[in-house]
Amino acid sequence: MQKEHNLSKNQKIIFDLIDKSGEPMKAYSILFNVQKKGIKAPLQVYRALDKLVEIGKIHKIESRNAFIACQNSSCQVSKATAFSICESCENVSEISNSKLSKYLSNFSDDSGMKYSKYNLEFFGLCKRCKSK
Amino acid sequence: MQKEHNLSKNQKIIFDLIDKSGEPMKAYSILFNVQKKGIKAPLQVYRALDKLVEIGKIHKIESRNAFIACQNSSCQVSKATAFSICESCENVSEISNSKLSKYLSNFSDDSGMKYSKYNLEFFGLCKRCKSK
DNA sequence: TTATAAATGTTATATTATTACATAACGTTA
DNA sequence: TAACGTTATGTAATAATATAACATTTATAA
Repeated sequence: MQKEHNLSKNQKIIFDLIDKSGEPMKAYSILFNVQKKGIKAPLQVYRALDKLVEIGKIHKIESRNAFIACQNSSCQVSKATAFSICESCENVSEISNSKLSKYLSNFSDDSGMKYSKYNLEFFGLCKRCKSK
Repeated sequence: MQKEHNLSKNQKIIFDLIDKSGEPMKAYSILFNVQKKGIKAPLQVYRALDKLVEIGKIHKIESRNAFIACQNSSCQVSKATAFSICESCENVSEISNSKLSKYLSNFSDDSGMKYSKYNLEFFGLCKRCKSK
């Protein structure tokens, strides 16, 4: 069961922008795009991004300092994320593979550490770029 | 077989510092620490870091913007990296688990994408922090 | 030795992210 | 509804991370 989060005004503006773009967006590009809606300062953007990440509506692509809308409807929380990133065209997509997520969520080693979260980024060339 | 890389002067200074510290170091902290050795500008640090990452002597912890020496002697290149990160004390260690690396190196999905590299970061509480 | 690539030095600047402080809106419950 | 705590907002300043551009030097190898 998925908790319904009522997004605040700024959160909604910023989520809609990222969601519509369909690709990773950088914070200052988001800022530029929402200035006409009254969001003027970086902090307003970062606060909304923090909250959206926290509730799992978006994810941060760490290697790119960019944010993408969650493409996985059943993903409440950003606890287990995996992405494929094309190093040529920079296309990013979320991997939802239940075997992979099961494998990683259950992973443990001899360090005695309990893993509660992971983020995985795969790199390579996408179909289109490979065939060039 | 491991290729021997002859590090340049700056690369050696910076690698030695990171290696001795045994923990992730941030670029500007590195800069501060090597100023007495004549390295004065951020770019000098970033160039050495780039090279060291490229040849696999260090890895970047993407979620922390920090760099750690490779703890795995057989790791020539940063193609397949996995780390465990304690969210309380920020201790980071490299996971070298052949099952895991085999699983991820061979991972493929239906996207038609050929993955040549990955980076995985696990988060949780380390033994010490858990018992507090 | 010569030419080519790799590394260095230096200045300036771009990009990403947070601190600090003040105010407003929202949700609960007395 | 009044009072309270929590969450969100607004604004300015600044900190932290990273790169561009250009000149020069050092190492490598043909």
